[in-house]
Amino acid sequence: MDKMTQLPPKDPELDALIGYQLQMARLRLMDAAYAVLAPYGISPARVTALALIRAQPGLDQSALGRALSINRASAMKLVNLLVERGLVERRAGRNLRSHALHLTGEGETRLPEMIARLRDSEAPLLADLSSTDRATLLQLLQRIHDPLSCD
Amino acid sequence: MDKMTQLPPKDPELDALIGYQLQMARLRLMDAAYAVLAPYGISPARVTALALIRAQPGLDQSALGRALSINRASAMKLVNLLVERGLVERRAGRNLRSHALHLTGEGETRLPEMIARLRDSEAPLLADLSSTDRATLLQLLQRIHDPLSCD
DNA sequence: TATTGTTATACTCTATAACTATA
DNA sequence: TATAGTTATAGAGTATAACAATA
Repeated sequence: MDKMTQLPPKDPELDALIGYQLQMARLRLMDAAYAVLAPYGISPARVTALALIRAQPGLDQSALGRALSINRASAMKLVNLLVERGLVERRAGRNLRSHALHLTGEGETRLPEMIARLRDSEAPLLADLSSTDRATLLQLLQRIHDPLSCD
Repeated sequence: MDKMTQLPPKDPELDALIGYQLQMARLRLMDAAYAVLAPYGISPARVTALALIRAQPGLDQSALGRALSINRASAMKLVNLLVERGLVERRAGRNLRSHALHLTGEGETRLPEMIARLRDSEAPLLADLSSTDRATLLQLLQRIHDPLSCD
């Protein structure tokens, strides 16, 4: 029996959808990201949360949730996990019903390492792109998710 | 008490990661995609599966799974759902242990509608991009997930 | 031996809904 | 009234492991 090598199917209409290309590119990058973060036992999305907390120390859980496009209950679970890992702490907030989120010393130490690893993990996948291409890609993506930032 | 309007936090290191920008742009596009597909009771990923089956009729479940980067068991559940919806059918395959996947008549009718809706859903988010920008974005994304396609 | 389909089970992430406390 | 946190529960999507049938 001849094996009839099956190339992955391709559909021109599908290929023309930004959402599809975005998803496929993301799958590749995510695989690489999970691999380099394995030693930290943390997902790329968790690193995002840490970076947002660092960028705005004292943020409360609901605001973190909004920044990540997840709801309060999901933000709660996320923060619980980061606290368990010793990367984040809940301090007294600006009023009695909200917490102020801060990185712990451990979090401050680990976050730059994690981000460096993520950057490394992207490199092989971007090898074919010139640095101009990469800058263009970053800018175009940013203009989709954050239209205000096109100054 | 003054309300201290909280802008969403931004981290420069995070913003420089392609994976992060990809994820954020994808969130926006996905929200729009789910909204327009609601009448079909189907997710964007399911539309992808339908398009791949249309592109290569007779595909088996394992090959579909590989094209979607999911495993056999997950591909199984996906196909079950598409069959229940009357969009896909399992026909006799090229041997006795594999099925040949095909769109039903209903599937052939609905798929182009769904893709048209997805295309419409992207338009508002891409409004700020010129058609050159969109082509560039498509091409750059394609070069990440499918390096062979840069001809 | 390797591949395909199948089933059962479990994990991750997220959402909804309801409740408490505070603003 | 509206907001922040919390808890319990449920759903979607995926993975692993095991097995049967076929190549």
